[in-house]
Amino acid sequence: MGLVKSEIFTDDQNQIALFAKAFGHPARVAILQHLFEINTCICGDLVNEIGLAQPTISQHLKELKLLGLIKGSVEGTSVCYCIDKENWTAMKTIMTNFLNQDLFHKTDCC
Amino acid sequence: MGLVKSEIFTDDQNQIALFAKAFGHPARVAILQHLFEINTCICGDLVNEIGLAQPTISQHLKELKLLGLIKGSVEGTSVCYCIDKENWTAMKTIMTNFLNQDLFHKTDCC
DNA sequence: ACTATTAATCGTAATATTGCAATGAACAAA
DNA sequence: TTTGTTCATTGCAATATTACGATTAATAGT
Repeated sequence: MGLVKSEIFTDDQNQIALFAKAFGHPARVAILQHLFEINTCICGDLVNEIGLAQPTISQHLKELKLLGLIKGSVEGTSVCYCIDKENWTAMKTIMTNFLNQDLFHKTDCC
Repeated sequence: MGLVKSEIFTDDQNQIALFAKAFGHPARVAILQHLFEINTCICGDLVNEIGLAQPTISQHLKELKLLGLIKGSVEGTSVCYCIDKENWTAMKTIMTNFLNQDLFHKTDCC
């Protein structure tokens, strides 16, 4: 085991879980916050900003990139990473819908 | 390793990551959605609703309870689990702030 | 060409998570 | 008190995640 049974859940549920998992590590939260703060960014910046080794940061960036939340373009010897605004907005719609479930609801039962 | 270095991150970053991790599994997403759908709920319901074994569901419920997102009260032989609306709202504030970072921002760099 | 710089990849150790069978605890009904 | 029901806990196997040293790849500057 240790293997998530994705087959038994809906696409919506799996997608929410995938995005949430990306935010489920403080390093990735910090990376995204930093990318929002300064518009342009390179990996080296992040290694200094956050206290993790360069391969570790690189790995976290890879995951965020795979999900489409950030994009990176090579600039000489460094890489410019930044938020993919369009995909971020799409993700926000999905996550916000999930978080706002309580609005369509009445009272507590217990 | 395999151990998150929480010390090097802010409380805010760690808290966001903790909530996100809870939503980072489709079973927990499904459980929360189901609890919202029907106001009252017992664990047995969830075992039928979701296709996982009873101990597995129980474990996921425990995590959600530990975070304060749900609460459970014993009712005879069954347990009534439901959303903790107050804590859900508090969590929503934190997560929504994180998701809305893009609103305080201008243009793409790349 | 040589060197320095920057970031990705590989390999690996440590820890965490997921899932379930087996068992236990609490209570209701007979 | 015995039996059945419901959920929690324990223990364990399989897999995933995190972190980093070592190395590689790519390019810039000399």
